[in-house]
Parts: sequence; C-alpha cells; structure tokens
Amino acid sequence: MRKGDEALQALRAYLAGLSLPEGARLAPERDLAAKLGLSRRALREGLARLELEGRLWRGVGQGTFLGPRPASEPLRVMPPGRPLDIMEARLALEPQLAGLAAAKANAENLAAIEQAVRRGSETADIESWGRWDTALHRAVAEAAQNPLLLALFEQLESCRIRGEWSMMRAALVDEAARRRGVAEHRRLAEAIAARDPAAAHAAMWDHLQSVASLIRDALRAGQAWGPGAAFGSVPREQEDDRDADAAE
Amino acid sequence: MRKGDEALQALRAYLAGLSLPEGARLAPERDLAAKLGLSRRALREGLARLELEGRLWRGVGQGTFLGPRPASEPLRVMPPGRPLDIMEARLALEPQLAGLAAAKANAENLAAIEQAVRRGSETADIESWGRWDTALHRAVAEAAQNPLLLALFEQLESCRIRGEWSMMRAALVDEAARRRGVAEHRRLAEAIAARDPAAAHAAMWDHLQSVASLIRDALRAGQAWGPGAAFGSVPREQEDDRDADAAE
DNA sequence: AATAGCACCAATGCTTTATTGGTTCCAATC
DNA sequence: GATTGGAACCAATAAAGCATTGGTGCTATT
Repeated sequence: MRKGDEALQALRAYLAGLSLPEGARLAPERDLAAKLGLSRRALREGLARLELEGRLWRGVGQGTFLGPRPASEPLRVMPPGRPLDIMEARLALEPQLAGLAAAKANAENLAAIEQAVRRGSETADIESWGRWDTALHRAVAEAAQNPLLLALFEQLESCRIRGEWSMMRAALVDEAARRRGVAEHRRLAEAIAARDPAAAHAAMWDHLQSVASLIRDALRAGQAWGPGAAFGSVPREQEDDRDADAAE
Repeated sequence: MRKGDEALQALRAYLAGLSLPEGARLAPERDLAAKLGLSRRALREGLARLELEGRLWRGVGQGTFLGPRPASEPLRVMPPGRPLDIMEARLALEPQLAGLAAAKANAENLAAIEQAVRRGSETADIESWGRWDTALHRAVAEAAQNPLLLALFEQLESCRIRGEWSMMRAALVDEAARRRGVAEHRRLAEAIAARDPAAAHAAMWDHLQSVASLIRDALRAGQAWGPGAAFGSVPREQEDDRDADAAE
C-alpha cells in the first residue's frame, strides 16, 4: 500500500492544482498514470480511495468523472405490480384520461379511437383483439392532450406488459368477455365523440371494472396472482371530469 | 386511382393468401412491388389505404407491419411539462390517491399526514412550507397503499421539481395563499382520518384547484410559462363524487 | 510480498454503412 | 392532360464496425 498512498497524494495534488469543476472528466487511467509518473495499478489504488470518498466516480467505457454519480439516471423502473394493483391504478387514471379526451380530442384522435374500436370488433382472434384493446386505451390517453398524463399512462402500460398480463388475457378472456369488451369500447368511443366527459369517464370506469371482475374471478378460482388491492368493493363513479373545457 | 385500386386488390389477395400473423413484417416496398408486378407508386397507394384502415402501419427505416402501431417504449424520463399541464395531471391523479388513502391508510400513514399538516402550519418560512407541502402530498400518495400509484405520483413529482416550479412557488405564494393552503391541507387530513373517501377526494381537488388558480393568475400577469393545459378557463367547482369506496 | 508491466475482457460511445419508407422530378402512356 | 412508371434523392432507423475505457488476471521483477 505504500505506492497506493503515494498515488493518492499525487492525485490530490493534481486535482487541487487544476481545480476542475464538478462533472469534469479526467484523463483515461493509462494517460493519467503516465502523466503523473505512476503505474496504473498504483493510480487505480488512489482512484479507488477517492471514489470511496465520493469525490469521483468511474464507469467502464465512459471514463472517470468528478462529483457524485449522476443520479444513475431517473431510472424509474415501475415495480412489477400485482394484477389487482394494476387495475386499481388504471381505475384511478384512465377514467380521468377519458374525461379529458372527451373535452379535448381532435379529429385525428377521434379517428384513431374509432378505428381501434372497429378493428377490435372485427377481429375474431383473441390475441389480436388484445392488441386493438391496447391501441384503444392508448388512443384515449393520447386524446387527453397532456404529455405528462400520457407518459404516466405509458409507465402503467409498461408494467402491465411485463408480468403475467398477456398470459392472463389469453387465459380469462373468452368470447363472451370479448363481446362485452367491444360493447364497452363502443360506448366509450361514442361518449368521447359526443364530447361528453362525464359519460366518457363513466364508460371507462365501467369497462375497467368489468376487466377487474374477470381478474377477481380468476383469482377466486385459485390462480396464484397474489392478494390484490382494494378497489373492488365500491363503485365511485363520475367525478370531476365535467367541463374539462376545450381551452387551448 | 385505377392502378391504386388494382394494387389494393392485389395486396388484399396477397395478404389473405399468406395469412400472416399480426405484427409480421412485410417485404420492403421495392421488393413487394416487383413480386406483385406493380409499380411502387401503385403499391404505395394500396398500402396507404390499408394503413388508413388500420390493418398495417409503416415506419421509415423500419418497414411495413401488420396490425396496430405498437406503443413506443415509455420514456425513462418524464417530459419537463408546462405548469398547467402538471396541474392538470395532478388534478387527475391526486384526488384519486386521496380517496384511496381515506379508505386504506394505516396508523403510520395518518401520523405522517398529520405531522406534515401540523409542521406546515407551524412554519412561517415560505420555502420550508413548500417542503412540508410536498411531504404531505407524498404521505397521502403513500397512504393509498398502491406501489404503482405511488410510483406514478413520484414520476409526476420528479418533473415538477425539475422545471420552474421552485421559483414559481417562491414567486406566487404569499402569506394569504399559505394560510389558505394550510386550511385546505387540514380539511384533507381530516377527511382521510375520518375515512371519508368522497370528502378526501373533494378536499384534494379543491386544494389543487386553488394552487392552479395561483398559477393561472401568474400566467395572466404576464409570466412567460407558455400556454397551459386546458383546465384553466372553467372554475369547475362542486363536484359530486358521491360514494367513493370504503372498500377493503 | 508488493509492484510494474502487459494482455485481455466487457461495457460504452462514436462512426460508418445499409436498409427502408417518403418525396420529388421527368418522361412515357393512355 | 391527367395518370402512371421509373429513377434518383432524402431522412429516419437500424445494424455493424471500430475505438475508447475501466476492470481483471497473469507473469516477471524487485
């Protein structure tokens, strides 16, 4: 460790001499070792200690940088989420989106929604219906014209996809459920097209409740998806979405 | 359009003959045109019609695919978001969180909420009040007992922090606004403690509307935060989320 | 035993190349 | 004279290649 101490001292002096701003990148280890007249091994000893102190951080393929590691990105990985937690979250978010969509959708949005409903009703394949179902919900989210809410919706969607959702859909959506889903979709699309936020909110709420019922039934039937959240018991319909005016 | 119709027909026959699964990728336009004996222009006419119908989607540099356009992977980072967009999103999400919190908060949650309200009311400093305000909203989100919704709330929070929010708060929260905020917080906490989801929902909604009003006033006063979302023009008071659940 | 030197690995970033839908332009055709 | 065919070109995307860089092990030297 004798050389390591030397290196640490040399590094401290070097950095103090340059007074680099935080976030600055140091020379690569090989170059730096040469410049300071140290062996790379000794230099790395010193760098390791400085990293321990939090004065710098190192990344393979990137380099060595002063200051704290850059937040390691706002890497917000959504937790996987149990199915009933997911449904509770969708129940909280998507009816609001539907209400806003009814108030603010433009012609393009309406066309996308209408198309998703129609194509979903035409297809016979369950799996393909699932894709159009997803497309519809996304189209509604887009129609709300709020990039933040759209991002939140996508987050939710992403953690719905990872996870046992696709398997579930195939397992518990039968032809009757699909037909009911189509009808609910149509009601939703009509409410949005009619610029009726309250009706759109209610339609989405009913639709999601219907999906949640399927899941609850499956759970009750002994599937092992874990205990779910508590949204089930009370309807709570129609809230504030009236008048999400069409300002802009 | 004569050739376009021909191409459409040829395409339909071609696709029907292959019965490709949804999501499958078609041959590049140039190759496909050669294979079908069509000019590329005519082929593109047909493809455009099919895309209008939603049977396929095309992406430059990617190709032509059957089925609905897949959702782009969710942004890792939230878009910055204009203040009024943020408020619209909070208005959509947080009242729901408050309702769930009223139904599901445990003793620890209630203590955290109560503490945030109390400490916020005690402090005189505007900046410190802001911290307790944030703490309260977060405590409510935690009380909803849904990890997914909590994650969504944090996402929203993160993009509220980056951005001109802190400056704004200092700029447009005066002593009167703070006192009103404290009162609204108290009403919210009491509704949650009383296990009254509807009241909690309404309290949060009113509180956020009050904050939104401040922002709208600031915008009207000529601040340059850009045109905001659309919830602005109508006060939208008095809602009726009767019957929220007291599930569980 | 510690160290210096060296080679190699794996992750990351950057550059280059190839593919592909979208567009424009002009001559050919009906 | 409007439509069509062919070709070239553009821009977005993806894939491949190359270089850089921290991390690691191995060997010889002191």
